[in-house]
Amino acid sequence: VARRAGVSSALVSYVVNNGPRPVAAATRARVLAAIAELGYNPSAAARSLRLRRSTTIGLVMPTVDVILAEVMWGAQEVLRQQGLRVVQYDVSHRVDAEHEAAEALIGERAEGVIWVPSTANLSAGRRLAQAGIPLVLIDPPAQAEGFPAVDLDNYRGGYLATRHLLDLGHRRIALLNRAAPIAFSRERACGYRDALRAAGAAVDETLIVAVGPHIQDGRDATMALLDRPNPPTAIFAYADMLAVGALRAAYERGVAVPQQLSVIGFDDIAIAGFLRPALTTIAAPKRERGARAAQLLLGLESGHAPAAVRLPVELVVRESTGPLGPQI
Amino acid sequence: VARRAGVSSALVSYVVNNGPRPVAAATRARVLAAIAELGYNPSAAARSLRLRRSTTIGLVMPTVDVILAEVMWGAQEVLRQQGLRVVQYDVSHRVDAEHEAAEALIGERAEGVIWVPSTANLSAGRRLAQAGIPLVLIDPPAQAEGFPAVDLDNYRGGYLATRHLLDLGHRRIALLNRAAPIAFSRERACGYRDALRAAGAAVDETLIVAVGPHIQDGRDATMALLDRPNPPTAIFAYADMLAVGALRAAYERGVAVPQQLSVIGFDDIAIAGFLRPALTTIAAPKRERGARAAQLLLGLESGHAPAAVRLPVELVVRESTGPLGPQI
DNA sequence: ATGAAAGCGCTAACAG
DNA sequence: CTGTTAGCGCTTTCAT
Repeated sequence: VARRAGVSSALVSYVVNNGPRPVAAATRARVLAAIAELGYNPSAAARSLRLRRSTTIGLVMPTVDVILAEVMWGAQEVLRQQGLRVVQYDVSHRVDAEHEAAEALIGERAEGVIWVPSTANLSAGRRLAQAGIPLVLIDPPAQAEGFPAVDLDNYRGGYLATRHLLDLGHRRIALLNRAAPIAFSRERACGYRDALRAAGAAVDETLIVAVGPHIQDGRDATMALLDRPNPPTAIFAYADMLAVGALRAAYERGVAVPQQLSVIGFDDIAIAGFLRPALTTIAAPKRERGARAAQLLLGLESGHAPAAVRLPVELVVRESTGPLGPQI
Repeated sequence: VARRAGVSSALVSYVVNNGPRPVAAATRARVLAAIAELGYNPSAAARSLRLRRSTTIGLVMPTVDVILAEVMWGAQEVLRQQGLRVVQYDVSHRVDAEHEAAEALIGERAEGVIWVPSTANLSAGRRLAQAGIPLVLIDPPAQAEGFPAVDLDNYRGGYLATRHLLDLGHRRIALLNRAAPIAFSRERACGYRDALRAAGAAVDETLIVAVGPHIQDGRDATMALLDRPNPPTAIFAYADMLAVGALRAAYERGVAVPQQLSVIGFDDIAIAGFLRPALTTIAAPKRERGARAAQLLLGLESGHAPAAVRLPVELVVRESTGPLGPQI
């Protein structure tokens, strides 16, 4: 392209990437001038064809919610800093869309993929691995099958949340648990049970209810719990979105929070804490989760052994100024 | 690649894209078998090198917040359905990052770009246009410079919001207005002023305050307003995030909502309405905004004339069960 | 209905 | 230090 510009040929290449070979200052200047003149911009396609690599990283996630947007932001930042191109795939919780994304990324000769699986079905991940594409999971299902992964200390989160409620004097503590067989919800449930046992409280399995991921699911499940003859006095929801739904249900039923019902969530939605100071939560790093996944991926490429990263969580009891009535 | 698989050569090409030339059923079957056997997956790079086009669409946005994530989701869905690859660029409100994204997209030979400008600086857009890449703006600055764009009927939104507050009997209505010279905030302010004038109310320019986009900015600005000797009785915030901040300020100052202070926002954050039934808002289509931008872009490529799309907005008064005290 | 071959823009190996 | 050249995997003429 810019060859006819100056007088030279492919040492344009050496100029644009400060090539593996030095270029004489005079020639370099001529090339640079030509580039500026023609508004030249190297073709990423040709480059990746030649190099057999693409500088593309795939980000595959089940949906874009408040949490995941943060997580992915953390990953993007690290990746872009390395000059990598980031392509997002929102697969809308559909396994077939995961496969489409995988094929696209293989065709792309992606350098790596960060994947938040939406189900326990890892077949798309296996396909990627078999195509030789490094893969890092975030929040993996129970059997991660040896894939490197980043997740949270969910057991501890469940334990801390439940113990906090026990410390407040609660004994009938309901658990809103994710229906899907995702490892994190199982682990959170284990922490919940162990905390109860450690306090000498009975584990009432009827207080563990499986719910979907939406705010409305949290509301509906809480409504049903409150309508029971012997309702719980506290609720531990596996996600903050559900905790918000629970608050809404309390509001609709005229149940005072936290006097009649304590609610605790997981993974801190910023706006919820802002609106509802009483909403205690288990806080977990979000941007860092993405960033660590990205770093793990970069580490893999430089030949490191596959590893797992488990990030710590923390109980956050928000300041609650004055008593909170049934109003929201 | 798969040539040696069957016996043929480049009619693999004709098979994979139902090529411009017909292929005999028998040969086709052999090729398909070979493809399956070798797990072949065509190289996107080679394809776009040859075709001199890339099936890549860029999505450039200042940040990923709740609103924008929805807008972009709408765009992605339309684009992916067309078999286009979508690359997101979060430029973190930095103009230089916009330029980086533009250069990357030019190198990519992107088929088109959907761009949410973060400032009134359209230079990165001009660079794209000059490189022959079709461009659609979302929420453009005042002078859109002839770029096709999708935005909202902001004037009407501002008018409706203000009239609603006037109808409730308010006369001292503050406006939290975006500091940056974005067209939408200016238009909303116009609607605000006109509604006041139409109702015969005075426009008090001291009640119009410039604020940043964050929840904390809304809180701080509202705090300052409430601390004035003659505080407003109502607040119209140019974004729902700020309205949430305003609610928080009311809570901290012990001001009852809506008895002592009415708050109205813009562009409906789902979770806010869920938590805070009293929060009235001007609702605007989000996914549709993205989808329309994508459609506009696709229309451009098939030679349509550049156009502007203006989407309608709507006043949403949420059911507010019972009186709301100062508590949140 | 199919093969052969050229060439997209780039980089790496090979001369000068 | 600089110029030439081959070839990445695909699509597309041109020739069979």
